[in-house]
Amino acid sequence: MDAYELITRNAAEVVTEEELRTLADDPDGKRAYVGYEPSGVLHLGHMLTATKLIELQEAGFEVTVLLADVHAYLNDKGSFEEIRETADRMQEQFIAYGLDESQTEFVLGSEFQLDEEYTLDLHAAELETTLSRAKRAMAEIQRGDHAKVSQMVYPLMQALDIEYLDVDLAVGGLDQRKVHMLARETLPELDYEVRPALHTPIIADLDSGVGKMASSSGVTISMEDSEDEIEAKINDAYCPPTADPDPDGDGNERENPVLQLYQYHVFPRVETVVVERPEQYGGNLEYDDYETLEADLESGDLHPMDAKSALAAELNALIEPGRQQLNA
RNA sequence: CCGCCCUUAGCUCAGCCUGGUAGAGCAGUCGACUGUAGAUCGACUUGUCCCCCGUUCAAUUCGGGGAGGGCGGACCA
Repeated sequence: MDAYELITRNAAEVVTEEELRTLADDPDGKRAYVGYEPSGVLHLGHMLTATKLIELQEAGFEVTVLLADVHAYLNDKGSFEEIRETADRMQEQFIAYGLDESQTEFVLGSEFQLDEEYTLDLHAAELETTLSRAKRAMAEIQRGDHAKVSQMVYPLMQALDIEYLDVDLAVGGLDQRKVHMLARETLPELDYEVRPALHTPIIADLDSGVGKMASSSGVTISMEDSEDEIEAKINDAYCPPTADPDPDGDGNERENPVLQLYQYHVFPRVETVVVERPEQYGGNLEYDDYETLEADLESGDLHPMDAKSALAAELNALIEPGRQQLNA
């Protein structure tokens, strides 16, 4: 697998392909970052971008994880004190999940976002941005129906972070794309350089396959879950025997979240998946890549129930180090 | 600063005018059917009715006060 392929593997979107190819030509020492609002316990959403960071490290990138305490504060996630406490725990869990400690720099947003120069740049960015544009950028991120002024500042700070952390690539889930597009427009206004962005897919809601697996509502899987809980959640997941389910009764597009978890969480981290299966149904199966597993589910050679139990085992193995760290 | 509206189940809301401790849809739980889930049937659960004071035999309901949220107006020398 060449560098470009590794870097863009499983990406939902890359902006722009040309800019990323340039980075891939000489990835050593290039810098990438993801920002997270500290939430204490890592869930699959965090782990999806973390997996991408691990792949970037394999490609030679230096990785910065922004523990965005100021952003969390602006998004009404609690007091600074509370937020910083959870940031510490989160950092430990990222390392437990597999981010290489020697190649990863953890930065607290408040370490630089309150500096005078940053603040003046922020005001400059505010001057360049209409309220409706900022609101649009925040639509996927904000909590609550009614946007606060703090939430209008939030995406502008993300734009500045790209400059102030001196990164070559901004990484995030697809829900960050409007913020990154705003950043690409805003940075040049302040005479800063535009950086490319890479977006990971968003895993569908486990129960329905519709929309995104939200941590706030519905079922999510985190390092806090016990093995039994994960088994139960995966077993309850929506899983028709196809990768491309029909829309639901309301015409909403549906995905197969079980396959998505294999594709985006398991196979990037695991060489071979063994599906244990009773002799009655044909005995064990082994998969070296996602495509074969998907094809077997599609053809009926792999029953969803067997796919689920193997998935639960794989997820449990991936989460185990973090779980131990959490219980330490 | 002024005015209006909202606050009831996890969510969206009805009920209040004409007081008797509450209902729908969705969600959820459990069964049946599928070797998973979903779909489809069948059953079931859910509440400090925002807080305080008052009237009353009795207040979610009426009156007063307060808190939180939303919307608008005014001011623009």
